[in-house]
Amino acid sequence: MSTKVIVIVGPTGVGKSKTAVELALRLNGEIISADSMQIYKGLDIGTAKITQQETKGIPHHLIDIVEPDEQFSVADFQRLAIGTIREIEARNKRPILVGGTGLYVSALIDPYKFQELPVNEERREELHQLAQTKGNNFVHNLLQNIDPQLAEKLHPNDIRRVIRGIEYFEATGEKISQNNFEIKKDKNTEFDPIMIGLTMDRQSLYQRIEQRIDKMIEQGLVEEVRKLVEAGYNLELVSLQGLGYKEIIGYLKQDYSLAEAIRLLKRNTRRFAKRQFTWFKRDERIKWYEVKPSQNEDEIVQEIYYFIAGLLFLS
RNA sequence: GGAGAGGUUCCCGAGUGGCCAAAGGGGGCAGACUGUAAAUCUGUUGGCUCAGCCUUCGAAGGUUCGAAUCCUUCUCUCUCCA
Repeated sequence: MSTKVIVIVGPTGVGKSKTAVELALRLNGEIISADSMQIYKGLDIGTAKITQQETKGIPHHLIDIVEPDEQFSVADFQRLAIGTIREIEARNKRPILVGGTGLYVSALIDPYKFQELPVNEERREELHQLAQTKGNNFVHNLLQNIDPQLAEKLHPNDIRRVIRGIEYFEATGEKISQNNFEIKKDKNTEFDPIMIGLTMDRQSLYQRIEQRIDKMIEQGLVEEVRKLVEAGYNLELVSLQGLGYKEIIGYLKQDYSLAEAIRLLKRNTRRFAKRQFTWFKRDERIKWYEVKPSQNEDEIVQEIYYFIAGLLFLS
């Protein structure tokens, strides 16, 4: 029997973390973060990482698990998260997956197959070179020959995915498009997700996002970033491309003023939230709850709790 | 008061008689998403009964088969001189 996993998704700033804690308290749960930036140590304020106090004693997993300069990918996440869920189960606790990184969530609840072998960096580099010299269309044509369905869907400029498609085929002899087909066909993996989506009207959400960013600045985001820069980390690191980091780095490098950095950060975060909406919107398994800014927060938690409890205990 | 520069679609900014509903950028909106995913990529951005039509380039007139582009007046902004 597949494990029931509660999954809470939604755009940044909508209140996932808090809601998850409240649900965990009621459901004897432990939380697994599906967040591609909170995995990094030292990136606290900018990633809106939950504080010790805010956890209310609920264990949180997959936060602060790598250094900012360590490689980490969705494949690592998949592996670690599966292991974590197993451990939580063994403790007779309820796993609750919470996060805004759509791909990470998908990697757990959809049958994404990541290869056992690590990525072939050389081959990838080679293909990138090819794109440089002969153009994106040339590489896209290569994909066209081996996985036409995938090529059909990808724009030639979407070079990363085009290359990934080629790479995948070369390493496994299978087509990504075939695997995608399987994902659509049988959605069940070893986990049976109960998916809750938190949403909010655009205007209110954007307002909340901006307020949260102002607060991050007050809490010392600039200092946090300065520390990372002074620690000598390569500024091109994936971790430092996160929202709040790349913008403040620009300010510290004196490319623009702090006010401009904040403006960019707000804009980029709004865009990010929109992309999260786009990602989650298409997942029909999600049961959506609209958070109203004026609403008593307990109310919605209670509502969600009843819904989940119904599925867990009455089935 | 005098001389000059200029007012372009949400913003900035090209465009100097037809190929202009108007380049490019910004911003907005929408979408995609398998090892960088808070990343990356794409589309769209006057209106409509949408292969056509209507309204738009400060305003009003005029020239012309035809104007954002030429002429006149008005109006506003900026720079310089007084």
